[in-house]
Amino acid sequence: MSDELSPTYSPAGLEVGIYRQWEKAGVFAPSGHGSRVMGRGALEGRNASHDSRPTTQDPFVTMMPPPNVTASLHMGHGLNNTLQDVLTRWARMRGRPALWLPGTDHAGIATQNVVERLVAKEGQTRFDLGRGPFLERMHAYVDVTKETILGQLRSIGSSADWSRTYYTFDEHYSEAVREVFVRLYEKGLIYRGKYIINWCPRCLTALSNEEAEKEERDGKIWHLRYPLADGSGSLVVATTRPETMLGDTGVAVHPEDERYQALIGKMLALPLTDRRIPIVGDEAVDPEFGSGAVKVTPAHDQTDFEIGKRHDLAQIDVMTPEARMAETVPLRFQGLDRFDARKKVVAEFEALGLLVKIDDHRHAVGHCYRCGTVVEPRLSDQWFVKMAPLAKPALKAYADKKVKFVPERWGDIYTQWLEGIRDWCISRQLWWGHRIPVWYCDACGSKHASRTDLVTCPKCRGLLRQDEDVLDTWFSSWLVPMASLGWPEETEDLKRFYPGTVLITAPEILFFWVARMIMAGLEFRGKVPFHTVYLHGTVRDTQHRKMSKSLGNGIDPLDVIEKYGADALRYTVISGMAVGTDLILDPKDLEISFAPGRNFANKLWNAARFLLSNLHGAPRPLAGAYREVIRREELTLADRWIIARCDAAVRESADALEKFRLNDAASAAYHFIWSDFADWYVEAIKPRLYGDVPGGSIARAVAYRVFDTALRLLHPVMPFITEAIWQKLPGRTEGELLARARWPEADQRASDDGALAEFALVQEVVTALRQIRAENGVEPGKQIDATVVAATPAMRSALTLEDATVRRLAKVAKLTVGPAPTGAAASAVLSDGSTVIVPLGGMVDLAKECAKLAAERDRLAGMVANQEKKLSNEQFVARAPAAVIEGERKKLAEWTEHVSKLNDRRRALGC
RNA sequence: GGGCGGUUAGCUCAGUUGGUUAGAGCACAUGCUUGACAUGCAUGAGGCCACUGGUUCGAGUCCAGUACCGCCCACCA
Repeated sequence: MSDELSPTYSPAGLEVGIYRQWEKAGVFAPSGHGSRVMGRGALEGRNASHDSRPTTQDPFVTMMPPPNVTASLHMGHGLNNTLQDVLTRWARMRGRPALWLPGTDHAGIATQNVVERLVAKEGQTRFDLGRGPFLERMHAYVDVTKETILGQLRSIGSSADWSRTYYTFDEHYSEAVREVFVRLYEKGLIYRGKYIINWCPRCLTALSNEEAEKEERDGKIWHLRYPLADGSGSLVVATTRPETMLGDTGVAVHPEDERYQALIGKMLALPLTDRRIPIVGDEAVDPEFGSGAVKVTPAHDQTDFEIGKRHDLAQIDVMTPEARMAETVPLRFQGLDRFDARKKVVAEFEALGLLVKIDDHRHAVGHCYRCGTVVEPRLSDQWFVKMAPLAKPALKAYADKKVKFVPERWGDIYTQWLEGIRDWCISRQLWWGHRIPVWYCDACGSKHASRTDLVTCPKCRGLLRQDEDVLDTWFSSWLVPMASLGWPEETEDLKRFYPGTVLITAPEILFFWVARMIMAGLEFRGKVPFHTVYLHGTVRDTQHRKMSKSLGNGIDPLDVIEKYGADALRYTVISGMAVGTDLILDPKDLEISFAPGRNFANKLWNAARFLLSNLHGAPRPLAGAYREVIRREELTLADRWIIARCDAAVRESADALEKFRLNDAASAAYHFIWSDFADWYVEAIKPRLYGDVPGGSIARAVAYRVFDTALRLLHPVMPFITEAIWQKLPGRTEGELLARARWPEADQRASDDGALAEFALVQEVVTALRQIRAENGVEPGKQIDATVVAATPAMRSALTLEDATVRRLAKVAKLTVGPAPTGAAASAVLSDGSTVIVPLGGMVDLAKECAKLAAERDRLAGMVANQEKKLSNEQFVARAPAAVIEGERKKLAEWTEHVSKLNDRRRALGC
């Protein structure tokens, strides 16, 4: 291990190497008992004097939303995993046994679609291959892709415990799924029945309500005339799906609708067919809408299905699974695609003079969430879970604050959904998935749900046949918090890590996944699976569109990692992700989005290079107070200031992380490192480090201490670069890892308001001098003289203590604290009323200087006037809190003083 | 149709229970081979905080309404 950092920061190789070190050391397994990975023990690898704080035994547990086995990394994963990693690393560094449980999801339809497409390229279908060989093919395929996505998650630095990686389709997991199915079945919460479900004619399977995404579309509504069978008249119905009229078995009107009351019970001659259908009265009909008469197609519409049931209407399924017209329709329509059939139906109505009108109509149409095909409501035999009994405890858990949402508003949405919950269609007509553990006996007609495979009928010894269908993939995902820890077995992991701490995921899957996990946790384990649900925003492009493959507006995180590094990716994601907002990135300009992170890393790298070449001999900082190594009286103002600032940054960062405000935590670290430490402190101590003035060893000790703290502070957000640098700091022992070091704790003894205020004055003086130089065109290299007319003891003190710093940073040869010199000079009045004066002789444009001072004075005079008005307002004085009034009085005094100083200056210059 | 979120600098966004002269990064302008860094340093310009009204001593912040953008939910065919 070389002691040097390379002159240029290049994340590419560095990050891979660092990650290997962490893995090798077993950093990712929770410390204490129960780790499956035998690596270096948590305590063994730590420097005892350094990390002596006790480990709290309250574990931090979070479950990774499992990416699809066939997924390749996109920014959604990047965001989600970075957030989880930051919180996990933070918890780990605070001494909590931290478990981040990773996994992959077998993802039913999505995965089967992928492999079916591959097979299609070979000119085959899954039916050509047969169920067994097709599934073998699928397993082989996902064995490969699974590693791809897991590897990609590692590349962004995810410190998940890979030894515990779960897969929703592995053997053990299947046991959990069966256990749950059988338990619900035995409890009577799972039933099978013929209902209207959402059918995807492309995927050839049923979908749950959640999987059929409603999208508003501009469509048409056709008004069709149906003649009465006895020729005594006709009636007009309106429909958005004319092709379904071939399956009409009735027309419904509102029972109290005066227009139609007399017709109830009469028969209609259904056009294009030779069928006669009745007119029925039903409350579900809205007399205000359309013509007030509804065609009833019980096999193709949810409402119609219910109306049909009430009136005992026949159910005619007019479509094949592929959504072509079935044999139940007249020959000329058979085999037509549903949309072609629609055209033909409309054309025939028109030809018959029965097409009344076509209106534009905007309505919601369901689409398959996997392939986008318009779903067909279809009568079908499926398995369902009765949800109301499961929803009840889930509602109560939220009401009782057993689980909370961040941001809070999601709690209402969760509640609304659970209150209106409908039964969950869990069977899918796929091959890829957990096969439904139900066996049928054709001999005696019995059916059996079982935890183990059955062959013969327990009733009649007849041969059994297993249900052909598989379970919805979410029927396994909803068990993640339990099954990933070994449930239904009562494992050590389960005892120790259930319930988890926080779930971090996207709001898109609040219903699909989060709510169902809560229900499952309560039902099968009696406890909510996590106490907090942090729902983060969505990654969008600059037009606020969701990033997606089809829109081509995605950003490939691997691309970003290669170009800018994982740390840069993480920094950008974290700093742009405020609670409750979306993350907007520009896919057309990666530089704009990710350069800030890269630049910050580079800054840190260079600050480290500088320090490393100047820290020799610095004592390795000890845990606890600064005064263990340095006596307070030896510290300069700048030292005291940076120590106090560092402590403030730690506090801010901790507060922010506690509230999931990761962006604030990142920005606290950023500003501390870049502005306070690099721009001011390092510049201030250079003379001491170079040996030009005494105090070098103290400066080194403080710089080391503060820098070390900064690296710990930032580590959860930018783990690679901080780790790489930290290991190079003097005195590190081989194998010592920042990833396992302790996060800094706020230290009461470091706070020093006096130092904060006084050094701020130093900064003001320097800035004012630089401003004067810039405004008056003073050559950059030229040394000047300056005088400060100090208005406060604090200013006098600050300038005495940091005279050299001011002179160095503002290039001042001689800095005088005293009365104003006479003659032409540029000047500025500072916040405490002190005046900075730079005699520039002929260089200064007197008229300009006078104008500048006058403008500044007028601005302040305006503020003073406002302030006086405010303070003379009796209402204000009477009602505002004393502290506020006090503050306002102080401001008035300061500004008044300020104005008079400005006038003094003008007078002195003879303006 | 119902519900929710957003509207602050050219861009992306902070602004936590109302109380300094509304902040950051990027972009922009000017100047800088300053013994870590030009992926940098310094200085600067840039804002009727969407609009209208209200509450209040005081509103970017609270309330009502309007406009636009976005999201979620919904069995008016």
